[in-house]
Amino acid sequence: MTQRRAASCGELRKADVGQAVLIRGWVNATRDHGGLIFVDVRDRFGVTQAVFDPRSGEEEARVAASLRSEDVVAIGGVVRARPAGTENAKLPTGDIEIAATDLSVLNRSKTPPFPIHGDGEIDESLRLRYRYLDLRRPHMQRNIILRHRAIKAVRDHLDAQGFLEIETPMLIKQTPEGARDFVVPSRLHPGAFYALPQSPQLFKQLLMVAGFHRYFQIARCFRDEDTRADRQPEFTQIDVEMAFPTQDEIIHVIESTLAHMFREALGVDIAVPFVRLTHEQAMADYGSDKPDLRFGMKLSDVSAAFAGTEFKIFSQALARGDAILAFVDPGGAARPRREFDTLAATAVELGARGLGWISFAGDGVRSSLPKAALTEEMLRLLRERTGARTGDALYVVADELRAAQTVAGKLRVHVADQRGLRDSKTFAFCWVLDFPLFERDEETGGLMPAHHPFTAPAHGDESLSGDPLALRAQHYDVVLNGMELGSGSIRIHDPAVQRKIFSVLSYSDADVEQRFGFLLEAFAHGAPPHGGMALGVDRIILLMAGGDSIREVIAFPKNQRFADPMMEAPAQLAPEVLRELHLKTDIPKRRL
RNA sequence: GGCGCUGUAGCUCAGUUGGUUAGAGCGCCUGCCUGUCACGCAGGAGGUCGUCGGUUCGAGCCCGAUCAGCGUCGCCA
Repeated sequence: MTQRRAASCGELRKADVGQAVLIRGWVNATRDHGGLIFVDVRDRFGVTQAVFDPRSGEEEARVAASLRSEDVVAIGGVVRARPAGTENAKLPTGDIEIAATDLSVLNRSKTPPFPIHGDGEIDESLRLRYRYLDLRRPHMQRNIILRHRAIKAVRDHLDAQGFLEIETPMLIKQTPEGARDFVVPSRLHPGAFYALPQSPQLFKQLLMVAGFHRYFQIARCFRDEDTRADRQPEFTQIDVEMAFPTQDEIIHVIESTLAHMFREALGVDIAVPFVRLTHEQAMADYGSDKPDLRFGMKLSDVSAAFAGTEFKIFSQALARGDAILAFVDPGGAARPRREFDTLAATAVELGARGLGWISFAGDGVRSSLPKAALTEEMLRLLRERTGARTGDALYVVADELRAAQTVAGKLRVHVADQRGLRDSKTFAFCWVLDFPLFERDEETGGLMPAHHPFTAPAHGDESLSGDPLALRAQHYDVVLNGMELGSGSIRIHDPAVQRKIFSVLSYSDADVEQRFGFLLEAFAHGAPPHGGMALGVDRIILLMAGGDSIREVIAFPKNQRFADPMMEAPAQLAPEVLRELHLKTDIPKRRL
């Protein structure tokens, strides 16, 4: 038997002609010409055509004719150039083929429930049920390989920067605030439960106390909240922490890591440093703390332009101290009136009290505002403030400042979507800095941390005096194309400051001791100043891949109800297992 | 938990105003075919129209309920 080199299905070229090779993979397609039989063999590296000719192997040709999609085969033969005129320019291996002399069928496949080659739309629950087949499809192969490259780039880069990858436990203690936890019952401790980490936050801070100086982890995190297209009950973070950092040092590390990821995984050079915005500026200009900078359409405060307006809604708003904000829809004057009405309805759905629009058409100004309410002077001021030009439309909302910003920000993104300004191949990064330290909890009316309670106050605010809502934090977010990629902060390392934060948040002393006593104790043993960041891997890969659901970049995701339709998780436990765990279930009866 | 959209062949979908035997493309099966590459040609099989109930002489189509999937709001310190 001739010596054969094992080759992948993607590597053979003209230069390999004459070699005896063995390729193994899945049958992508067969073309049976009665005499000649072509078999396309696929593996993750590519597709190679094998040709069976009954004249050089009658039995092999007979078996080849029986091959079906997704059968697993090993084919031996000699690489030869395809006859002139039959090359396939669509395949990297399209200049050659394998003159097959040997064929082993390693495994037969049932007819697949959906086509494997090609990326046609298939019902997602079917894809998840047969995820191992779905993952064979080109789109998913690309995404999973992309993910590998991106994460490898993170490891390489952070390792080169002196970071150590350290694992932290998955079985930890529940912390009552934040998202709901997934819990794990303890057999050895009847009635007690572990919680799965929502993030390695406390452990990475303890690793800084432990003196590891620079830590990272590709960390799995768990949150028992309802899923969205960009959310899963378990997800992956690039978790980073540094001792003795300045905010700029952390920002630099994260920028260089992201740049390395995009270059190594995607071949895209992203510009560093990223644009920096304060939280206040982001809200004022874009109406969002995660602004999409791929397009302009900044918000303008046009309250002054409407001073003394006869338009009641606006005059009353101004009297209340509300803000009137506007942004330009470039070319929007070409819209038919019906579209403005639809936009107004959309704005209300997004939370607006209403939407005013002004269309600066070439043949005159049209508006939803009463004519009498729009003086020439007002129009002049509006155009001056917003930069609206003839041919543009202007959208105006009035509300309490934050509410007006938020709704205008959402509408801005909506209009940009309509205009096709959100190109998935453009990557517009930015930093949002100087977040508030606390926010008002809408439900309880109390204070809650804007980030988490370990975030250090801004320089000058350490005393926590004055209005808590006016305090700034050393908290920074990195944002890409309107999506928050990650959040970070300089942490508190002084136990006294940490206790003060807990007290502002109205945690009782007993509560603090019970929940965070170990952390405060650790801080009392020489905690270095430290800070870091966590980046959402799934979202980053999603944006790299240009998709719209993180399920597309996770090998085995859960569906919207947290279930895995393939292995049918979650599932009930056998009674003896429950007994061993000291558990009794109490399942509410379905209402009829 | 609320709301919206979807559910018809293995897959992707069409199905008119409620009216005879529910269609197409792909896939699958059989046969033919020696240069195809989503090969081609001929033939064939394949349906609980998500489920249950109602209206009607008659329901894939109308009504109600329900289940499932996706999206969205709540939620995500």
